[in-house]
Amino acid sequence: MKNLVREPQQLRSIEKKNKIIEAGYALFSEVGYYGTNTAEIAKRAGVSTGIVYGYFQDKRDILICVLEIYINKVFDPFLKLIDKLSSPVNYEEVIPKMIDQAIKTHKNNRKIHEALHSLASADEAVGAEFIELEDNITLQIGEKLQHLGEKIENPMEKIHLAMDMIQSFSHEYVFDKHDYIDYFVMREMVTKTIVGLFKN
Amino acid sequence: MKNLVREPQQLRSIEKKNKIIEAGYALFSEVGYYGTNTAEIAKRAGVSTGIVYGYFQDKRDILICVLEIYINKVFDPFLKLIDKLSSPVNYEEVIPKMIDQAIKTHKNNRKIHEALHSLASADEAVGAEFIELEDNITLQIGEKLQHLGEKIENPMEKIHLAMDMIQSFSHEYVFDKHDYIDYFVMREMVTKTIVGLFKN
Amino acid sequence: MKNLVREPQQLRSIEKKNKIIEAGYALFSEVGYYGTNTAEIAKRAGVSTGIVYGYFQDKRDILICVLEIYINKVFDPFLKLIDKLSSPVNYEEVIPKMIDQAIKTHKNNRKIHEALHSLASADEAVGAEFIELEDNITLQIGEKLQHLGEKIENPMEKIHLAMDMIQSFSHEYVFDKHDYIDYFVMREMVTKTIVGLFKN
Amino acid sequence: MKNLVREPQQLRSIEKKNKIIEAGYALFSEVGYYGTNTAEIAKRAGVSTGIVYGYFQDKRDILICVLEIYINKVFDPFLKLIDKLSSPVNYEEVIPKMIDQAIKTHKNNRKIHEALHSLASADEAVGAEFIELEDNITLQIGEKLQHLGEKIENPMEKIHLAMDMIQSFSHEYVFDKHDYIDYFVMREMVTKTIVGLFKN
DNA sequence: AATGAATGAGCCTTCATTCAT
DNA sequence: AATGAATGAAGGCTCATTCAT
Repeated sequence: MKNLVREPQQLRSIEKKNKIIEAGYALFSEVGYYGTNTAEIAKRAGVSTGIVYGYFQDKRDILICVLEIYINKVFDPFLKLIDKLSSPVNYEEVIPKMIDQAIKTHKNNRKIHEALHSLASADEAVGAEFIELEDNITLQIGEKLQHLGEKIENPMEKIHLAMDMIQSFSHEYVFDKHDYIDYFVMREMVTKTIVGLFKN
Repeated sequence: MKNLVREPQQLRSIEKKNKIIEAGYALFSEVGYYGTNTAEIAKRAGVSTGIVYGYFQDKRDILICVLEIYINKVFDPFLKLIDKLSSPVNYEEVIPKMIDQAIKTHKNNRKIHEALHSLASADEAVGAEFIELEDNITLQIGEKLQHLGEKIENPMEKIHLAMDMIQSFSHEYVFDKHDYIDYFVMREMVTKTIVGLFKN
Repeated sequence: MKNLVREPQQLRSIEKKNKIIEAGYALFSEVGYYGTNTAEIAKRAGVSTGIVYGYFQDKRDILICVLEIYINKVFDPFLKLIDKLSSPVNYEEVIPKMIDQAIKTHKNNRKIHEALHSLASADEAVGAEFIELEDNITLQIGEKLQHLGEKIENPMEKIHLAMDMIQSFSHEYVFDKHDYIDYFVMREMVTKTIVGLFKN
Repeated sequence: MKNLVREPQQLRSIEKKNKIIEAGYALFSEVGYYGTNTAEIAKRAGVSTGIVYGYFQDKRDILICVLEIYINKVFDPFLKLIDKLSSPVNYEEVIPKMIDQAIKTHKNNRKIHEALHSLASADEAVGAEFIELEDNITLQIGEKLQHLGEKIENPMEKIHLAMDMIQSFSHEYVFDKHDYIDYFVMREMVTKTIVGLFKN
């Protein structure tokens, strides 16, 4: 009979579980999933190795929890932006805000993003979570626009394309690897292109 | 005393080295870098475990070689497309070709792409190689367009943005995870958007 | 400072201790000593893990208590049979009864018997307890027969041999592993052999 | 893909495998299966921990091999005794020989016998092996007696009962735990009883 | 050059036992 | 007396790398 994982109800326990998730978050960021071992996570969280398995089924379970935290960190600010949309949608105003948000999120979660994303191909659940995140954002925006009475042809495709562009751009912006690129220029370009997409 | 890695000069040796790289390529594709062990690579290549270390410094070294092969597989077809460009550039014709090429490449190398890309964040050299690939494609296209006398404002930014879109789209197209997306529609959208980018 | 093990005087405590022993009994039966962990015992007993160490020195101590219970379950019915013996002993009648009793005991305690017996070799105290059980039965029967005025040459050896046969047979009977054996026939054979032993 | 266990063909390898089995044999004897760890086995065998898993699937696999060795050690001498039987069977002569053999085997393998037997209840394969051993001995004797033209009623039951008695007795004889028993007397008793079984 | 057996550090996980409450 | 969270040593096993041949 397998030990079931404690579902912590007491505050102390929840805090401890969070400590472990944070430690995982930090270490996965720094040295990746495979570069991290459970002993290290425990030490960083200030707990014993044993108790880690009191809160999590196994190492991968920690990963899943870290992922969830990450997903929320990314999703929530977007939700707020979407909520604020009002009719008629002022694309010239809202698109830059979205780009800014994406950049901000990227900046703050740069490394964990990479560490987690890199597991998406090897771990089905992780991959699925990322897909779901994309789906949620796209769907939410789609619903909101419809609700606001915006008449857009092929809205889902447009939204998805726009999100892809924002995603790619903010990634590049944060990593800033190509010195022949003027990211300020590119930013304007992305904005205009997306606005054009929704205005036609 | 460090074992120096043999630089194989004889044909037999070169073939053997390639066999190992191919085995690595196959296995990394199938089960990822961390899911593959060197014994398995050797077996698949039809050589002994020991000799693997005659040709490669370590496991990571195999990865680097696999990466090179992959990079070329992606880069070469693009080079050919670029070479064929002639003045004046017919964007409506050439963009779809590029998209098709990207899709084709993605289809054929789907899994290895994921396996390698997933290491980019943890391994600097791998990351750099991907950056360089992007740079090369962008730069080559830039030079060609200039050479053909195309007058484009902010060409590098446009090219880069276009490549990002093609990249994202072909990825999505091949993986086809979002059932609310009509990828045919999206494809047209991408084409038009990119063409619009270069026509204005 | 060693925790002294509480000798529970209050009824509630005694009941709790018994609950733990019963839980141990059940679990050792089901999955063996090494397949059982103390947390599981506590859970099954409806107590906390900690308090187990209030009543028992360690896991092995539970084992010893379980063993005692088991020993009594085996010994008591035999005692009753022995008590009922009257002069002159009717072996044809009493031997089958003993066999039946042995079978019954075996059936009811099949798994715990195995679990405990399997520890006899590794744990001296457990081994000793089993020896003592055998001794007690043999000695009790010996005394009784003498008291009843039965004239038997080498009574202890005969009794012991008889007990061995009954033991072996009831074990085989319950496990019924050899399909080329007719256990009914064998049963008669054992009875006759033992009766013969005491009649000559 | 699981690493298959090397089936050693070269002499050196076979010797090494045997070394490990012997180490397991010794340690299981001394401290039991659960008291032994793989590192200890490796050390005692003079090899590294890793290579143990080159020859064996896991710790239990070593146990199974030790068991096989043990089974043969027990079975072979009995086979030889059975082979020598000739018509008409002289039970008065052959039974004592069998008892002697059983005692000898027991003496030499006392501890491993206990260690292995103790696992029979928890590990199905181990249990099955012991059953098979009993079956083989009983069946072989049965066939031989029939072949020699001995007319015996219920031969299998008699043989089995006889084997049980020999087994029990030699066990007791070697462990010599009951000081009220004269094992010499008991030995005669067993012999006579068994002979009586086959003569009637 | 080549083999593949051998090494041993390191990893994930379990669990008897203790301790703060 | 009682709880159950926490501890940390120990165990089985893997695998990149080396070495004897």
